[in-house]
Parts: sequence; structure tokens; C-alpha cells
Amino acid sequence: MTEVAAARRDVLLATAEQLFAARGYQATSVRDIAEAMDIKAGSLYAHIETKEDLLWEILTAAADRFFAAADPIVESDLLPMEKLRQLIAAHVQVITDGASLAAVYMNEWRHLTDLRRTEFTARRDAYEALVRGIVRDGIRSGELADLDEKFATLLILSSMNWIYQWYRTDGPMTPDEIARKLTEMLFKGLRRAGA
Amino acid sequence: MTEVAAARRDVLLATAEQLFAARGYQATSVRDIAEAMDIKAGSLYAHIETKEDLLWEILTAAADRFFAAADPIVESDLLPMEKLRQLIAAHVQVITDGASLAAVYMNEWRHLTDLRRTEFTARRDAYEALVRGIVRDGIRSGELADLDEKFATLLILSSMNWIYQWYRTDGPMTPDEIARKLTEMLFKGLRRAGA
DNA sequence: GAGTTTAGCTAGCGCTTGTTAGGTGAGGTG
DNA sequence: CACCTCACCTAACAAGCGCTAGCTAAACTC
Repeated sequence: MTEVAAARRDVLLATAEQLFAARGYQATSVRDIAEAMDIKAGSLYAHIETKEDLLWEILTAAADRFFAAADPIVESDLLPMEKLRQLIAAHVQVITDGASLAAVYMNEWRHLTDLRRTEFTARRDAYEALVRGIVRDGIRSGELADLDEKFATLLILSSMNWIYQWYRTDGPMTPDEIARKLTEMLFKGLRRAGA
Repeated sequence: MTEVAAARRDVLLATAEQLFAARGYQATSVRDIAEAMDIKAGSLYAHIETKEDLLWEILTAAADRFFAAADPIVESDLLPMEKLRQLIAAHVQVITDGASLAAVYMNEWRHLTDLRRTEFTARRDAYEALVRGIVRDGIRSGELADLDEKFATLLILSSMNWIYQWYRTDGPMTPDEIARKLTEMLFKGLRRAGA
């Protein structure tokens, strides 16, 4: 693939990502995508084989980003609590850095056909296990309270994964600020200290 | 509408709810719904005018449930913290009581056409404002820490609204248990007390 | 400058979509 | 017993879907 061709492919993927995020995979036709690129529908097939390939590549790229952000932190020798703090910051960064990518990642994977859907959910579960491992270590080391490890993991993930729903690049909070506030609320709780 | 007709309509709505939750609105055809009811596609139109009506009624019913659960708590004269505790329990109850209804409520509203989508999001915002009001009162009364009121509200809502993704009726946790654990983690935080 | 590659075009395929018109037959009503 | 209601049927419609075959023309390669 030449540089020009690769660049054009990137435009295609970016366009599909935007539309899938805004309308959903099923509600976006290949004609919609083509029109947004100012080409004809049939011409898309110079770059891809099927519409689902587009979804698959977007989802894979999204998963790659989450792992790329998390792996070095998981493998570091920081204390669990500091790992968790950094992982939250990294995860939030990935989401705010590409909110439409995150939207597709959270919502559209179920339109994959069987084999790929299985592979996707397996990677998703693997990521959850990564987070859970840190939570477990934190409980063992006594930095975290003695809580239900699975439930706590879901609480952390759910609070992070909701962000793409309301985050706007031109909003009042920076990604760092979001991560900082989220970490503080999750760790310290909402109740007034000493109440 | 006779009783028989109303009952049949309920079956239709329940069937559509299941399928919309499992596959999404756009990926569910009226033929799919008809087949699940063991009738022909055209026969659906004895009960509804358009496919979107189905989605609209399901979404409206879902919103009604959340408000019906929250209103008496909001209007009670309990202390803010106790209000929040009860609201979380009620909200979780609605979600676990009808996980597929919750799934449609969270994911499919964007397939409404303009007018209805606007009306839906307005109600959703109104519900968020309800929760936010309690959080504000809690901060003022000193029961809650001095935190970003909007952000705290989103944290609470996001952690509740994620539950339908993993909750199973035959799972190990009862709705009450979920609400209790969630409340405790949200209020006390994940960090070990006094650490 | 001949030869090759390739992004995009046109035209159309087989199929599915939501929806409609008109008919059938069982059950209830007077 | 005649009448009516209505849940459901059959058959078809116009439009849209993903995708393909065969072509054009511009840009690269040697």
C-alpha cells in the first residue's frame, strides 16, 4: 500500500468512525460514508472488502489504545494505589482524546458477527482483568478498603466509560482535571470526611 | 381498546423491548418482531402506526418508571444523604427489575426522530436535575463533601446506569445488595479508612 | 514514452426494509 | 340468525441496502 493509499484509507476510517459514533453502525450506510468523503459508494470497495471490516478496524484500533495506555502502568513496580491513579488518568486520556472512537468502542461492538464479537469481548474482558488485578493488589496491600473486588472494578470502569457521553473538547474541564476529580471522588468517597 | 387487544399490545411491546435490547432498534426489523410473536409482519400494524411508535412507547414507559421511583423520595422531607441512599436503591431496582428496558433506555433513544428525541433528552435532563438537586442539598447541609456538584451527579448516575450491562437475574447479587454496596463505595470511597 | 497501477466512476444485481390495501374468519352483540 | 368487530392474513409497493463488474483516467515506474 502506497503512502497516498494509506492516507486515503485513514480518511475513510476516520469518516466511518465519526458516522458510526453519531448514528450507530446499522444506521450508517456505505452511501453515507462515501458521501461524507465526496466519492461514490462503490469506490469505497477499493479500500475495504466489507462494511464490517470498517467497524472491526475501528474497534481494534480502540482496544489497542486502551492496552497501549494501560500496559506500561500495569507492568511498572509502583504501589497498587498509584498504579490505579495512573491507569485512571491514562484511560480517561484515551477517551477524551477520541470521544467518537470511545463511543463506537462502547456501543457498536455487538454488531460484529459471531467470531469477531467473541474475539472483541475476550479482549475487553482481558482489560477488565488488568484493572481488577490492580484492585486486588490494592486490597491485599491494605491501601484499598476490604471491598468486593469485582464490584469495585466495575464501579471504576463504569465511571470512566461514561465520560464520552458528556465530554466536549471545548467544555470547561481538561482531561487531567477530569481524571483528578474522578480519582479523588472514587478514592475518598462523596461523604464529608469525618462525618 | 378491548382487554384482549390491550393484552396483545403489551405482548407486542414486550417482544419489541427484548429484541431492541438484544440487537438494537435499527438491527431489528418489523418482520423479526412479528416472527417472535408468531404472526406476519403486516399484522403488527393492527396495533401500531409506525415502527418508531414502538420505540417511543418503550422509552416513555422506561422514563415513567424512573420518575415514579424517584418522585416520592425527592418530595419527602428526609435528609439529603438519606434521600440519596433511597434514590440509588430505587433507581437500581428499576434497572434490575427490567434490564432489557434499561438497555433500550440507555442505548436506543438516539434513533428517535428529531421532535421525540428532543422531548426524550429533555426528560432525561430533568431526571438528572432531580439527582443533582439532592447532591446540592447534601453539600449545603454538610453531609456530603464540598465537591463539584455536577461531576458528582454524573459519577452517581454513570455507576448506576452501567449495571444493566452485567446484571443477570440469576447472578449472585440481589438488587438490594447491589444498591447497598454501590452506596457504600460511593459514599465511603475505595481507600481504606484512615489510610 | 510505453506499460502498470489504482482511485474513483457508472450501472445494476439480489435482497431486505417499513408500510399499505384488501380480504378472511372467528367471536361477540342485537 | 344477521350483523359487526377486529386480529391476522396475503400480496405487493417503493425505497434503500451491501456489494460487484467493468470501465476511465490520472499518476507512477522503468
